[in-house]
Amino acid sequence: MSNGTFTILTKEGAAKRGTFETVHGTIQTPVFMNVGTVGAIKGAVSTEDLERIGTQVELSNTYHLHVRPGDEIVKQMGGLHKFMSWNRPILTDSGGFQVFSLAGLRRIKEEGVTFQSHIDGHKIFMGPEESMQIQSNLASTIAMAFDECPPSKADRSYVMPSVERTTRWLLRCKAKLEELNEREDTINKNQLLFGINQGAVYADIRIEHAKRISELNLPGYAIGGLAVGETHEEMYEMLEKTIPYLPSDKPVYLMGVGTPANILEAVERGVDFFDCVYPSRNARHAHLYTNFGKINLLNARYEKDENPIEPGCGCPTCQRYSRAYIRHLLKAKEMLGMRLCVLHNLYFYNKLTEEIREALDKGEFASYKARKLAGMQDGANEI
RNA sequence: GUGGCUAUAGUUCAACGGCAGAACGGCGGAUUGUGGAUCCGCUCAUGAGAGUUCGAUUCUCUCUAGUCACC
Repeated sequence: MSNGTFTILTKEGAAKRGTFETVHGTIQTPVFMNVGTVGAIKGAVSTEDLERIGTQVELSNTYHLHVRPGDEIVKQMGGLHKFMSWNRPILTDSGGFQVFSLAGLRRIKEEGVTFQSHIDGHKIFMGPEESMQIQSNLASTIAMAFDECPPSKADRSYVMPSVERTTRWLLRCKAKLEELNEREDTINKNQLLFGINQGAVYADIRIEHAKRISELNLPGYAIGGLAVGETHEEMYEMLEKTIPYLPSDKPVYLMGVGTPANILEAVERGVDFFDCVYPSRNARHAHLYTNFGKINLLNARYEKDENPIEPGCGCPTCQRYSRAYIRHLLKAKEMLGMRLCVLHNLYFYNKLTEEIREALDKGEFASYKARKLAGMQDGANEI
């Protein structure tokens, strides 16, 4: 086994079926990573649950864990794997997205970004070196580069220098992580770094940036700054134009995306890694994914519905509980309601990517995708 | 039993004798590298009866129900 090796097993058009090797195990791609920002999947979901629902990679956030409990504490506890009792791969997001999502609370300079903590308001400085130090302390399997994620509607005159700065930040991330991986007291000396492509919806900026960061020979590359306000068509166009300029033998990670349809479309265009808050956040608000589309379990029509969320679903929730009961739990704001919904949605996403892998193995991705998309037209085939 | 107070949306409360509002709830929608959050639509009411008045949720009386105090 070789850490960071991506092996393409088969291809169908731009779509890839592969394996990505890490010190915490082999990741089968395409993969959907389950988002647990603060080192926990929201909704009282345990790491045992994650094993049951087929989670391959857990994703946590640098900024959030730095603010609480503090990455030094996580390091003292033996790193994030030991701390949260999860021995499979963990990817940590760099905190770069928080530059964007907490825009009201920050100031960007060449050295890095000054944040105001959303917990207690105190000032936090984070740049490439700080982000790498924190992620090294967390000892995740894959660290993400510290980038800036400009809004998709941002003007070229803003995006251009922002992307150039993101490139300089990437060089600093790489140098810092190499240094940290050499250190005696580093928990995971094999920590991998993924670079991030930016450029809003300007194909030429994204292409130039992709070429530039490809020279760094990183083990993986992400596409960031999509699904932040632009149309689906613009997002797909950016993927089609940018991915050919990223290394063909490295995995591509589309950050923060997306709906089941987004995932099918992106796999077709060459994406291998995904993450999204949709399945977990929507679950907490009763929006559940099924093969016949998304349903809102709070709708009155489910009040006396004895069916499981999706008949035939293999998730722990559907083995046992009815829509009517789960709806009652959600109405009563019982934590169990959220939990059961999150388990279903994450299982659905994990199962979706498993089916995608099986279809690619058989060379039947195109027909699988068409069938899946037709089935998921909202409500059209509801049981 | 006597006296006081109250009665407006599913709930808690607003409204000078002149178009009955809010919050929460209910119904539906949004949400893409998560602040268990937030946002957006829609729906729903003057306890019953009589009187004064051009006009009553508002003033008067009776009834009903609740509530407090006193016996």
